[in-house]
Amino acid sequence: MTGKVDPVTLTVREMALFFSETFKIPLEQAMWLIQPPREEYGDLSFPLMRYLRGSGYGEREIVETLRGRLWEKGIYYISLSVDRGYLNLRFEESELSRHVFTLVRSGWRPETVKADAPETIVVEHTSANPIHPLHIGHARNTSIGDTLARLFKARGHRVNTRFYIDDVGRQTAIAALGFQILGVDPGSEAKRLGVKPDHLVGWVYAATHTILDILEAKKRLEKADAGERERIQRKIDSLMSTLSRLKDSDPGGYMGKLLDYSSKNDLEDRVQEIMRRYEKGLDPEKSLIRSVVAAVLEGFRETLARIGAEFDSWDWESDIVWSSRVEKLLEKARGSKYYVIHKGAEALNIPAIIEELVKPRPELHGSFKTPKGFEIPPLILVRSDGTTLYTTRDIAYSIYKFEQARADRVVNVIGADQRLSQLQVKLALLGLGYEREARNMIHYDYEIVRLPGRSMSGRRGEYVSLDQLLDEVKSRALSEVEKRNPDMPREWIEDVAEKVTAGATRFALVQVSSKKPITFDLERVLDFKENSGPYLQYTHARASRILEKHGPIDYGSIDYTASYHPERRRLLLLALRYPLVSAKAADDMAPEDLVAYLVKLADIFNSWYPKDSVIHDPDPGARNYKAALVNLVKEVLSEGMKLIGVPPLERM
RNA sequence: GGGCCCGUAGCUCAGCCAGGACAAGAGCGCCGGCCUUCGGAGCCGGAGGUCCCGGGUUCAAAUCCCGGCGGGCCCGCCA
Repeated sequence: MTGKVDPVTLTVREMALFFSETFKIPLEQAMWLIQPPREEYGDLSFPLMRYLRGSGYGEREIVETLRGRLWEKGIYYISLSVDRGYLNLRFEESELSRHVFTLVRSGWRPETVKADAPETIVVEHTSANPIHPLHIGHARNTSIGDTLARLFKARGHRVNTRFYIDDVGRQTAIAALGFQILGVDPGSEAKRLGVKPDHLVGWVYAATHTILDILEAKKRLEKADAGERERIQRKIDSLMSTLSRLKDSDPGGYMGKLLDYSSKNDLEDRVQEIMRRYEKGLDPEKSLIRSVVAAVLEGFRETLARIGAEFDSWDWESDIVWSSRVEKLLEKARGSKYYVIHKGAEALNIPAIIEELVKPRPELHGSFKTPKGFEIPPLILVRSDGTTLYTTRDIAYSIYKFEQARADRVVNVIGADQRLSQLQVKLALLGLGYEREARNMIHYDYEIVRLPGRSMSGRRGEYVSLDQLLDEVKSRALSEVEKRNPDMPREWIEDVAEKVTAGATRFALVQVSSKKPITFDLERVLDFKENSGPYLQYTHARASRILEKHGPIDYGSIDYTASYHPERRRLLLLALRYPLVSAKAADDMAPEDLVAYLVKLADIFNSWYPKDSVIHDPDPGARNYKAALVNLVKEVLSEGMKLIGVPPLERM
């Protein structure tokens, strides 16, 4: 139900407007300064002392004017006071809850406050290389990206989620070569063998890549001097052991054929040729690579569905190239004053762009955080052999995203290791006259996910796939659900366990600030205690069951004096913060803030409910009040959980 | 060598952007209680801290500035 605003949100908004006008501070700043203080001081507070001095107003004057403004808006059930420089506001709980539950009765539901100026926002995320299965690092990207998209939507923005399929370049060419040697179609072969297509491709890619690296190393060994020989030999030994490990996991008896071919042909030449011909869109390379990548994407979709992520658009990098968008971009670059020849290759003069376009304009410094004292080298656009580079194609793709979606903002969820190259793309856009795009392209960076004790490598086939991980989480979930629901049908248990799995995984990956590297600890994800997705689900299920046992809520018979109870009051006030908390999480692009809030709400609910029975309360007025409160909490939990991708459950 | 990010309880982290009621907050783990009352994936209580170090700004610093130290990442005609 839109158009109706709960009294707490209304109050905060009015206060913010008032302080913003009175102290001449931006409305946004006034909003975030209004914070819930420690409970004994009240429900909302504002640090007056910072602004009072020099404003010409007195404390009393401020308090009385604000009180008048709130009364005008129908917020008369408050008390205001000033204590040690803070202005504190406290709601009178019976009137507050009467207004809230009257709203509920007329159809109001807790939801994120809508943005005053809705935007169209593209969220590009995951965009994993389509040559091996998704792993845990991608899952962090997906969890963050999908949650941002949901937060933006809830905030009232138009959202377009996109997956960039990185099919141009060396990696897909290597995987394609492998399948060409084997003479099988990845999709049908996967079906025949009964393996997931992305896993099949992952193996062929790793095997082909490793063989390629061994051949390359052997070539270098021949030319190497004595000092280098030992190092190269060690490298070869390590590659050989990788190869033998791959042989052990050979899904279709392929290794012999790959080795045989590689002894008779020059693999490197073949890879180069595939790359060149694919970039021109020539068959059979075109259909070969497309069939490999399509098979992987099929596997991706299946995995992504398990954690609740879907995409509006799938963009093939090759389409960007073939559609001549890259060519047009290069034309533009050649006509630019920042076009230079660097070491014999076509390039953009990034240092000059910084010097001339960024430095003189302080308003751009925030959006283009150029490292001080650090020289960013010119950006090479075209290789000497005429093929384009990833970054060049990414510039063209960035423009495409803005145009195609008519986007106001583009948020790219990409690892922190790509900060510099993302900055280069932005600066290139700026230099080529795409200032609006450059300013509104945001690199949402997140740190890597490490596995305890080892590193991941797609080229060597060393990774824990997301599928394996989800299966492990699910087997724990199954036993937990089964233990508690021995009489439920198998199908139901499966379904609930799958949702617990999704909830546990997404929660674990989104609760920590994206700036912190995570060392992935399976035990932590399998721990369904407090501070976990299942904890929220469990709390939601508990609330559902209480309401189920209570039966329909009779709002008409509520006795509002039942609100005079410290713990019920605390729960009510906390639940009513949801609309603004989730709005701020969206604006700050900080899913972890919403997570922290939901856990806090669950904590407060869990500590209240065993002490203050709902269904056993003999007084119908109080009983219905408490049921309405439980229902409010349940709806807030449900809304918030959906935004972070933790499926709410009625029973588990 | 330079740049960016991180450094808060044994462990994992929140608070820092927007300094103020912080004598610093969670979870895990640890210690001790609670299964005859709505779901124990829970509840109640306890121990546990030089907020990396040193300066500075301020009436006020975990928070801002400067300088160190430690860890990660990045500095490609790879993607």
